[in-house]
Amino acid sequence: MAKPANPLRLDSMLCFAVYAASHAFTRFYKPRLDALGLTYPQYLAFLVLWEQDGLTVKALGDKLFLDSGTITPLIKRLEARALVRRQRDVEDERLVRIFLTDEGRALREQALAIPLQVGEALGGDVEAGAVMRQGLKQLRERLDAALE
Amino acid sequence: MAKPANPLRLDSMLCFAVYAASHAFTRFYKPRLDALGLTYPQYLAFLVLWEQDGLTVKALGDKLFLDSGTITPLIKRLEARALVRRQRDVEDERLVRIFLTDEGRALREQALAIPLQVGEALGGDVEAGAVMRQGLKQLRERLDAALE
DNA sequence: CACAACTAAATTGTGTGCAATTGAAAAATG
DNA sequence: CATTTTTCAATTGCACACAATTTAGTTGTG
Repeated sequence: MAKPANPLRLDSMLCFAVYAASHAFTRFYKPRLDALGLTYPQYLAFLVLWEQDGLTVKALGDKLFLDSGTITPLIKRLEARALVRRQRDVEDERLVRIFLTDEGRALREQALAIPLQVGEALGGDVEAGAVMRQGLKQLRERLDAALE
Repeated sequence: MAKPANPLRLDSMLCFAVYAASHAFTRFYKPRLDALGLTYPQYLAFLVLWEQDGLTVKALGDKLFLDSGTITPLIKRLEARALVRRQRDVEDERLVRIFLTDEGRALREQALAIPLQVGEALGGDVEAGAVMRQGLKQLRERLDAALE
């Protein structure tokens, strides 16, 4: 009498809820980031670089969970627009360090408005957001730990 | 005396937690889906098609929150491998309907193992997963509602 | 019926993501 | 200290995502 309870139902999948929410964030950010001339991954890179200048490609990738195949071309596009500068480390010539230019640093002022708009869109429940963020972090850690 | 409390700190961002968790899911699924010869977005498409055959490109896109620019080439790759069949609707020739082939339908058996592995990796707390899924759905709806 | 407005799918162009490989440089090893 | 191993950044190839446009077909309007 009970219904078959499809174990492959899209709407029951946590993975899809995460996937769809991630795209929704990208869509939400799009018009805001267009004003800064940045894509969402580029914005993430700036979040890191505004906190700490002179990181290597590797270090930036570790923070964003991206590899050099993604970081290198992304940073090169920012360099072409003079928002960052790339420089080989003289101590260890394998390393390329990424520095903000004055223009890149100046972008931060305009970016400050964005988190406020996110908070507004989400109804301003900071506590619920923090709980969800923590849950997602644990989720990520468990998935990465189970990669064999 | 209090520290400045950077409002642009990466680790405080809900958007990044979602973004990173989404990629972690893709990484987790990769070896499992390689066994079926599917990418993660292709797997999502099959989740929908296994539930309901003969959907249009538009209807599939609505369920996955993707547009024809993503769906069309994805489905064409599946068609090239004879996992699905595309067919113009005779009533309305603007529509292209997507049907599973026997091979495409047969893939479902192998896919059944995957949700079990996810459950295992996440410690089997089904209740917590459902709560997070619901929270992410609400998050997505609020972000989409705030797109102006 | 004519014609404007709309809708669906496909196409084009740009920017990720990531696996796999390459080449250079540094570290580890015997 | 010479050779192997490891590490880092870059490159290549493939598959998304999505904005913007195009083409074709349908609907709405006078």
